Amino acid sequence: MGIGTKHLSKKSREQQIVIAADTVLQQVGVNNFTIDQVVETLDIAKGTVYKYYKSKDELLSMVSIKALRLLLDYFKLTVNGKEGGAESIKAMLMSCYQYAQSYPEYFELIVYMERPEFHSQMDAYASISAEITDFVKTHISKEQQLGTINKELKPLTVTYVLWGSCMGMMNFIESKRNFIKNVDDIDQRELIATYAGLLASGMEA
Amino acid sequence: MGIGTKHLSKKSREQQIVIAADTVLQQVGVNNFTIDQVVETLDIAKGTVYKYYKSKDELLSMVSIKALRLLLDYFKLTVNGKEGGAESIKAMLMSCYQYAQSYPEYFELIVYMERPEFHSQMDAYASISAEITDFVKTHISKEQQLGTINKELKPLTVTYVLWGSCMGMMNFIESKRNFIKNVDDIDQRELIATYAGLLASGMEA
Amino acid sequence: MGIGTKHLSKKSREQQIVIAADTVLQQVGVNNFTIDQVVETLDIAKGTVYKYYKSKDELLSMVSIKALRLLLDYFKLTVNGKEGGAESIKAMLMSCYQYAQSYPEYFELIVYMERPEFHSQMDAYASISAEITDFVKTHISKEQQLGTINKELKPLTVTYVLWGSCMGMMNFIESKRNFIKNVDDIDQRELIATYAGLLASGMEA
Amino acid sequence: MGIGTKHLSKKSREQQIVIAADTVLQQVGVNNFTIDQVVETLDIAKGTVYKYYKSKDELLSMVSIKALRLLLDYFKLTVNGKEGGAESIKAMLMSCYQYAQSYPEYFELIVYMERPEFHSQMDAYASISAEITDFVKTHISKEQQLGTINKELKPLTVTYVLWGSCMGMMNFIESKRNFIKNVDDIDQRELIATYAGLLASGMEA
DNA sequence: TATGAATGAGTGTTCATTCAT
DNA sequence: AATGAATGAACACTCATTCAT
Repeated sequence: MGIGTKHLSKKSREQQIVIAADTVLQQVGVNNFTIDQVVETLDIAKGTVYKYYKSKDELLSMVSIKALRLLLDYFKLTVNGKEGGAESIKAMLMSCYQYAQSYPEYFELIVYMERPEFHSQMDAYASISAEITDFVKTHISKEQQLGTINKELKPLTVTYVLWGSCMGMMNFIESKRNFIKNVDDIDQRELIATYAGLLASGMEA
Repeated sequence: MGIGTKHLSKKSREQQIVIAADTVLQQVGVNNFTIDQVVETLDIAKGTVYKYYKSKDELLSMVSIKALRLLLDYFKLTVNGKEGGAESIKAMLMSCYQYAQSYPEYFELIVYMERPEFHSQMDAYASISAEITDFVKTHISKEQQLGTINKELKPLTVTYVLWGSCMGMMNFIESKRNFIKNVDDIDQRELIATYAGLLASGMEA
Repeated sequence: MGIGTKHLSKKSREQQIVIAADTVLQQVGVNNFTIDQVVETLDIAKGTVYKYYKSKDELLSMVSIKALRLLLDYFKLTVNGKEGGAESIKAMLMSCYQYAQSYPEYFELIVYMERPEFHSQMDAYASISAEITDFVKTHISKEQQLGTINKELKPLTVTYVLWGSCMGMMNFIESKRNFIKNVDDIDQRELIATYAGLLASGMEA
Repeated sequence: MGIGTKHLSKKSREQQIVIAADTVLQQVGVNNFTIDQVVETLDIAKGTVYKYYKSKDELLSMVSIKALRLLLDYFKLTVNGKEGGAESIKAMLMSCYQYAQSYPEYFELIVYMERPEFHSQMDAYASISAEITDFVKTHISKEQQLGTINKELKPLTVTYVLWGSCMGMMNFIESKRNFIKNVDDIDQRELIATYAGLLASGMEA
């Protein structure tokens, strides 16, 4: 038993567990993530984890908040202070690619959280997810008012389109590493750039 | 042991097993699919299945061939005899949505087969997968020659963009059934139509 | 579920499992040993066994520690307080025979543990194994200093010779029970005595 | 189905199967040997193998005849035309080591055949085994008459001692590759030479 | 609040042997 | 004599979750 780790404040304990879960995630990925590893990392009892988080998935959803927050930062950095227009849409999609490359485990986690089989409520995840949605939606609205994006498009709809298709593209790139041999003819970056370009130009006013 | 099912011809048995696997798939989905269920469905010995298919995943890959072939049919039906242009691209994407709605378990299976973790060769899957890729690629080339699609786009690249992003959109729609409550504000059909429209118009010459 | 067996202390449980494994071993032998039998014997959950021992082989290695420790005791009893010389070497080899007769399952287990296919670390086994090696080596050195054993022989080398050849002899005796019918012409005891005598006299100073 | 392989004479078929079994053995070793592989190698039906050999082990015992015959050749080559005496005993043991190094799969097979668990009769194996026994026994008798080997030793007993202990030594060398780290301090050849030397000198008149 | 031992259903895979044709 | 499809028992190992202390 670790020294000095007993009886932390509720909040400290929560954070401690999430940080440990994050550590484990980075080491083994979502698909090999186990509560046992978290417990071993912290040297606390398994029951303690379940005191704070109802299930493994709820704990993972807490980690995914960090992941999504980081992604939101990527989006903000991409959009702020830059010229807007459809070009900014393309830039956001590219930054999503960059994110997936830099934090593959986080990306994998997000994919995991987005799976239909995910029955639980996962309010926390939903909340930050909504924040991202809002950010993108707002950005689109703004651009529409500036006249750079087609005003007939519903911002929320477009946001979902961007999110869904982008996740799919990232996933495709990952999986094709093993499957299609001649995928190398096409540079990953070129692929994602083409994707982003098509979507962006399709949105132009 | 069922009567009259012994000593089928090799081909019959192969088909029988794949059909049973398909049946099981429709009932429980990929993620709960087990060889035991297939065996129980047919009332044959487990070893028999492994005589014909080396592993669970190889068997699933045989089922996925049916799934992909069906999807290819959807694409062909959509494209043939219709006016072409970017409009035909949109139609293909919409037909993909239709497919995912009609055969959710098949769609789920395809997603499963596309996972990076899928190490095995799965030649059969790769083959039909390539067939679909070819079909789409050829269609795009044709349209480019007709002047309806931007000639600067590489057909293969675009094909991958369509496939990856489309899979992502289907996935998104599926997952949002459980997650975001207010996704209902947006009609699924509207969402996919917007996605397809954006991409298609982005590809116009 | 057995009553009163829940929540033993960690050490108790460990011992309990090893004892049960030992029991199973005595009943069916190494080659038919299964975790399921251990679990059934104790009426505990399978997972419990795997909480304490990473694998079937690790559990077996714990049992083999008992087996080897017992063998070491045989050696010690044989050597201590007796006249030394090459005669003591012969006595050790004979005691090894006695051991194999008295604990055939243990002997079989040791053979199992010595197999090249045994990849895992099995530190525990290696440790007690080394202890035996040391004991014999030390005994040989001592006798060499007393001038009863040929000083040109390397103690460690001789130890390995004794171990390897002795294991072979035990094995031979076991196997010939089934194979060569007329082995009975030769008394087992005579056989092992001859073996031990030859080796011992070969080692004399 | 291979062409021209149907309806061979009984003897030809028997030989053909044993040769195929030998081939498989060399490729995968006893522990991974399966009837399926033999059948695949020959492209004949499984049932055919069982027509000629009652069990997998009986087939293996036929292969082991080749293995033992080869070993007997090694012994004969070692003994014939050389100076005799205890020295020839040492030479035989060394040639056994050489054999195990040159034909590890054969050696492994012999070990397999010698296991106590081997219930079947395996007459064929017993027969060639007896031939080797006889050869060694005769050699020992001869040397005893020449006065180089202690006449009080029973030739058959000594033969068994040589066989059993030698098998054990070979086995030991194999297994220690993985287990005892410092076994490298001792050269394999030195180990076996020491063993052979001890036994041989113990037998001297 | 924290513990942590215990649970136990779940599953993919192997292969020697049989027997109806 | 040859076939070869079918058998089916066997087994190691996982891990999210619970609950008595």
